[in-house]
Amino acid sequence: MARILITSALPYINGIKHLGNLVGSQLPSDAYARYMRAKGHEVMYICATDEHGTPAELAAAKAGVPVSEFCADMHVVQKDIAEGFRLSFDYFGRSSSDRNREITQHLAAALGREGLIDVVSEKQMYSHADGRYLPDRYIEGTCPNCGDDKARGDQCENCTKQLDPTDLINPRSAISGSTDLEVRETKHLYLKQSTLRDTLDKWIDSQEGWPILTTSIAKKWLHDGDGLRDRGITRDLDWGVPVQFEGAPWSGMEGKVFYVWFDAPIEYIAATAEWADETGAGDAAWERWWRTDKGADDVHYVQFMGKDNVPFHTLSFPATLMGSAEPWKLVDFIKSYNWLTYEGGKFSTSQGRGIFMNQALDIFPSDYWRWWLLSNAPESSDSNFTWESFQGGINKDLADVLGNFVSRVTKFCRGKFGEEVPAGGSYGEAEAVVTAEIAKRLKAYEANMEAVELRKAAADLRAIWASGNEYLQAAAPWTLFKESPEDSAAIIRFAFNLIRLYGVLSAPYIPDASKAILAAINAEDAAWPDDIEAALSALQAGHAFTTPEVLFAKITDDRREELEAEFAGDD
RNA sequence: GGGCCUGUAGCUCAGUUGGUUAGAGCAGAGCGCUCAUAACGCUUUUGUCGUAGGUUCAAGUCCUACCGGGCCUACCA
Repeated sequence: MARILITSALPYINGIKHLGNLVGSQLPSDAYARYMRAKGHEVMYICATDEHGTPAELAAAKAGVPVSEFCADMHVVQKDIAEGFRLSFDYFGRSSSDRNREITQHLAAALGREGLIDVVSEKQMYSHADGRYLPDRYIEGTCPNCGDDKARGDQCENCTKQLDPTDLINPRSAISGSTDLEVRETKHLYLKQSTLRDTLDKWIDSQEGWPILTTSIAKKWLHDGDGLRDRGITRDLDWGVPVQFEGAPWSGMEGKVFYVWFDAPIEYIAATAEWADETGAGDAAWERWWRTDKGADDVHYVQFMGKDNVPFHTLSFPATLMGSAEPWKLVDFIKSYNWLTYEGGKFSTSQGRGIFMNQALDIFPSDYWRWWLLSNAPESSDSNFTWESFQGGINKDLADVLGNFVSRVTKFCRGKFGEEVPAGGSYGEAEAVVTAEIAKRLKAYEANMEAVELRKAAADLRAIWASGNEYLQAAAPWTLFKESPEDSAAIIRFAFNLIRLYGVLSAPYIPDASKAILAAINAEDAAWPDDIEAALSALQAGHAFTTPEVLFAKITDDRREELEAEFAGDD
């Protein structure tokens, strides 16, 4: 038994996330966590809301509530939605927690002691009308290069030229439109990542089997131009972890907070501590996951994220932990995802294109979404959501291949033998063939799960389901029943054992359906199979069952067209 | 501009360190079955593996150039 630490990238607090966010970290990490638990490993699966930063403050202002209240409310909303999708976090924390403040400050102080923090004086735009400093992106103006009047302070979207806010002609606040801006001198802490460049480079090189997407992004940042640059880790904001605190090795940083990207990954650690606090498990309980001097040495740590998150997880966060010179557990495997597109285009909040997590749950059961998204996860390149593909996947895979298999077996049995697993007859060649087939597929399924290839593993799982239909068709118990009910009974008995096995194996992908299947056949034993033959004889003659209702209702063409229209967006 | 990824059957994708007749699912066609959510099974059509060169006994797989699609480029998170 291994100990597996799993973290999903933190969803940002400013609104409800769409399906692209879901498939890029939370969903695959959940399937992985469920699989690892089923295999008997000790799992700690952590996620949290990422609550700091300018967008959170602005969203709160727009909603007309204090930012702390806004975050508290949105945290509950996101937590409920996560439960709706059956995301099985051991703890869903908040980056605004006391624990995160404590650990973030602790790590910053350690970095300071190690000489990895610089105090840098820089110029920032201050907006009088907004009463705040504005990040470069929140300043708009006319591009000095191409004359586009919607250029942002970091880059002109039109001509792609990199800009400095002071380059803009007629700069204005992107929030209020105010031109009452002032360049102010302000001090910030910088993490001297450049010092750790070689260490990080070697560390990345020593990793095996990481997705190309992960390593290529990390390498780009390490080697592009002058190499890895130092990074500002503080901001002039109100909401966040205070930079000036008791024991801080710097002074004069009152009123500033750590940059959201500094404290967000630390929340993985802090959320584990929050879990220990809430369960009363004590500090040792979380430290054994995170401190290699306190038991975390044998932990296998896997992170899940969209590709936008990769630089922070491959470089900044490891630099923070390594640089502290304390024995923190570093990540062992970074799984990164490409984007999910919607009907060939981008998901767009502003244009109302695409599907948000709350809407999705209103339309179909979570298993539908889980299955389609995971079996089409953007693992090798971007993948595209279309209602047609969704309909096809659900109807074919879930309704026809799996659902109908359960249905045809249970209904046939009820009609011919009654609602208990029938006795009589014996197994022969056909059972041996399908058992061998499933054993082979299961091996592939497990190998792909271990390798965090969720899309491929889904195809293996589907093949396992399909083998049941092949078996049934070849064995034809309905024909045999006429001359030899006993032999027919043996086939049905075996088919019931397939159903049970499917219930067990499907749980990482479709937990609700899995539960429904196992409940219908009254299966007490839902353990992951070690021995496939033993697993296929768990249900004995006389075992009572109930015939389930339709497990997966099909999506009709009319319904699909309705949804296509409903989600087409404004334009 | 620089970098990365990607281009394989009508569609979505697999193709391990280059090695015999290039695979799966969906869609299409034919046959079979009739227990089942008109579900299932079997058989089957289609490919100059983006284009042009090159390396090699041998290339979808390696190299170069070009064409198409996407992403990243450090103050959104």
